[in-house]
Amino acid sequence: MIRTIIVEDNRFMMNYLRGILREDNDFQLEAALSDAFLAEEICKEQKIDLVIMDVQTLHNHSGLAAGERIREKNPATKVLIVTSLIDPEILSRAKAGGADSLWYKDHGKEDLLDVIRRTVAGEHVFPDTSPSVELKDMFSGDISPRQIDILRMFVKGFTYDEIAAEVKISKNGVRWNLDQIVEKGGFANKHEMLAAIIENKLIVTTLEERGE
Amino acid sequence: MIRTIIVEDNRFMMNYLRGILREDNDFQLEAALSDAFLAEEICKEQKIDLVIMDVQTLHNHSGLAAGERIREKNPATKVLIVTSLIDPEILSRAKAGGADSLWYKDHGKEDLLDVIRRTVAGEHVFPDTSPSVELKDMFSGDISPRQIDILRMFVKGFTYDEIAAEVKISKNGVRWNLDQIVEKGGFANKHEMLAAIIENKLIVTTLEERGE
DNA sequence: TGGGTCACTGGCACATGTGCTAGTGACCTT
DNA sequence: AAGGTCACTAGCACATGTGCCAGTGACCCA
Repeated sequence: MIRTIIVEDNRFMMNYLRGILREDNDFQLEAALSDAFLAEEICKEQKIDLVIMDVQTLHNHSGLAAGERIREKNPATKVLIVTSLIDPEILSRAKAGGADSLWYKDHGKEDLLDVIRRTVAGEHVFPDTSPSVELKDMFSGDISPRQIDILRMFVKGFTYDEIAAEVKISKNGVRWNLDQIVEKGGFANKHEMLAAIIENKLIVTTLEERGE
Repeated sequence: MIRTIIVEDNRFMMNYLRGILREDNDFQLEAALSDAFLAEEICKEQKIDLVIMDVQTLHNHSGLAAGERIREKNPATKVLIVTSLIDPEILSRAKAGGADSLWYKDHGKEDLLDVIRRTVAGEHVFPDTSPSVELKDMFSGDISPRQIDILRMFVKGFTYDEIAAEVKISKNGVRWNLDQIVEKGGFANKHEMLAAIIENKLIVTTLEERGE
């Protein structure tokens, strides 16, 4: 029995991870948390074999940092970092911080189980650095920094008025720019552009940024 | 010099592919098309070494079928299928249809160049079957088929009225269902849910379906 | 038989997005 | 100096989405 805890603040992802562990009888889920800091407490109190930890959790707590501290105090506990962001920086930070393994969440169920088993067996598993596509690669070169700002906010779900206030142009200026961007990218409409950008993970839409 | 044509109807992706080829002096781009059927004509008229072909192109033409025919008539021409959809079905169809290689478009620039070079050298390169995550895995089990239909249409960008007409309930019924779905998935709002679904490629948003 | 929940329907007020048109000042060209 | 393009601003009409609330018939449960 592998005593496991999952730390993941996106319930969507949490459901998925739990489902995968449930399919396999080797795992005993000791706790399912949404805050990395709480995981440290649990690891002090109980003997945990495996911590499956999101890169960033509730209250912006860093799963990488928490994982680092857990490993320091509990050398027998394995830490598997999971992330949806394919980012070389995260990969190198995870390696430097002594995480045992790292898994990109779009790599499929079987792959995760494989990574988990190898991690528990003492192996370190990291994906190949796959440098991600960049936003500007997708447009025919001529997209201005201001337009990138506007696009970023748009994809993250800000309204025209919010973007206008931030970029300090009028609402219609935002509209105009967005129309230009759609045209330059060769998209039929904003919806298609949005899907393409999110699908290619060119802009991270996870919500840590809306300072409300 | 590798005489190459690109067949891709999404200009976004086309820009990206052209950019990659431009960085390398070995390639001569003979044509950039958006319709797979036209590619067959070009391969008849010119000697082409490599066809980089999207799975589905303009007018719903199948890149897989076109690639198959091109290889039949021009055994010297290599066909590399590119796709954004991580789908075992596409993979097996590509293999069965005699495509030389297949590349998932989120696997990065360097990877693509590597796959291209190996393909031109006569190798066959296919990614590991990474079975994709399924929609229902993401919700706590209890999502009805009707709700999946509604969600599918919503993600593809249909309006409430359009969905209502299709599913044969009222506009407010659609709203109610969508709110339920957001709740069951543990999302803060529809925008967050949309991003998560597209990011995980749980629903394909490419537009071949809007029968207009 | 009455009560409660579920899966809606209907509607109002308001927010936000979209299509379109007209105008403006900065800057560039000839 | 005149004309044109660029990157907007302003505003109207309309479409679509959202928050909210009240109601209803089908079904289960006691």
